Amino acid sequence: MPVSMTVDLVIFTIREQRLAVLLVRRGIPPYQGRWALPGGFVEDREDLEAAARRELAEETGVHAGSVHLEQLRTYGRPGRDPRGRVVTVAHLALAPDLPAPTAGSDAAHAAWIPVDEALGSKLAFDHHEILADGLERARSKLEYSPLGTAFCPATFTVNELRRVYEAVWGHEIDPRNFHRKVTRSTGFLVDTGERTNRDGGRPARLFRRGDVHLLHPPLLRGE
Amino acid sequence: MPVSMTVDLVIFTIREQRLAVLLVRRGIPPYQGRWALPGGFVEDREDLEAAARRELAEETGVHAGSVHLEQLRTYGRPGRDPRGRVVTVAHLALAPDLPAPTAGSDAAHAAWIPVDEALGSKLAFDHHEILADGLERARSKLEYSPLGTAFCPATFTVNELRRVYEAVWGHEIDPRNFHRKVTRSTGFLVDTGERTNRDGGRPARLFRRGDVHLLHPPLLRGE
DNA sequence: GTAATAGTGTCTTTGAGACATTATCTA
DNA sequence: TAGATAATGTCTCAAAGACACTATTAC
Repeated sequence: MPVSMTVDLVIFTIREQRLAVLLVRRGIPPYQGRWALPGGFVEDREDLEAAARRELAEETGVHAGSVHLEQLRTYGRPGRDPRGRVVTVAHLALAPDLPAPTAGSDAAHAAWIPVDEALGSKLAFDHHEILADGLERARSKLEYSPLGTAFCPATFTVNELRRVYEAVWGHEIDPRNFHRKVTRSTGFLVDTGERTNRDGGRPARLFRRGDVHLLHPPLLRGE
Repeated sequence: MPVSMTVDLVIFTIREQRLAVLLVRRGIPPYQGRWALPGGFVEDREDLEAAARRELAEETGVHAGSVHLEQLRTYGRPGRDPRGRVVTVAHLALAPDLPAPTAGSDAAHAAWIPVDEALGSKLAFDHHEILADGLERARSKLEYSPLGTAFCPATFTVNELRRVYEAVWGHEIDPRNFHRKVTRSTGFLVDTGERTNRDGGRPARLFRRGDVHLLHPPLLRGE
């Protein structure tokens, strides 16, 4: 009846216009040498989300709430860990492009891996299933919530936001229709009044995240 | 680090055109005398979903897959159970109107309580929060999936399905627009060719659930 | 000038919501 | 007959998708 509790993290970011996930290479059995999701044991008197935040900080060096974190799903199949009964509460994190992937202490073998590559390789434990569930959650989150902005820095252009959507959904989006939809969706984006030409071409407006939590209407992925 | 694992169940059904949840009255401390969600400990070598199905069968007498069951969320705040560290994996079940609420063994004090009543009363542990989360999940499930039919018997009329939506969403829906939307949504409903006049008036077609898992387009709750 | 991206507008189709109308049963 | 519900149609508005066009920068 007593079980060991862990938290595992599906941390997504966008690197070089591709969706990438943070994985760590296991140094010890079981599954030695395989890629795995970062995670660790829940401590005594520690809330699940606190444990996830702690692991997130350890692996990425990012503290505080600049990264979106939510509970994904709990995996407890007997035998999922050969060492005993271990139940893991998987969490999903969406982060902007972070400085260095190896900022943490014991994350010496951590790396950002493109998601399609990660899904094409053998991962430790049931992490393939967890990663697939996290990807599907992220994709639908972008439809109904403004969380695509969680992948962007504090200010960003519509072009940059669109490339987030394209990376997560895996297909191209018409820039003109996208521009119209996101800028007219009330509460999604806030115009800072500033401009940038870092994307080349005509200078683009810089936006901040708005304060809504749900998009009306949603931005359905057509395709 | 070792914790006790339980599963708790938010079991919804429609009774007398109202959304109701199955609650049990606690006979022992803590929270003696309070209403609580049904649930119990996960057994050794038992999968989480299997544990939830077992509890569901014990409480409702329903076996097999006539009831929709899915994982809702995991609650593990330290102190949520005064007896020690107990982490619970809450599940959501959607059931058609069942024969007797007290069919099970130790469910001698089980009852179907209208959801607004349940949310207005003090529940044991953090079950108020779990119930509220389950209600929100059920409401959004009806938008994007065909699971409204999980509340209906094997065959049902459009009228009966509409009353499910009205009970879950808590507001009236135009019968004519609803009829058009659900019957034209491909894969949602299958016409059995039979008719019934159990609702009075002109006989209505009887439908079965279709085989889609997602509705295109969704049936958004307008309000 | 060209090349690139930013931003707006236009057209067609689809669906949502409001609501009229006809159909088919029971009492 | 009246009264109920079933099923379809009509109208208007909003949004999606396709795509033309203008605007503003770098070179």
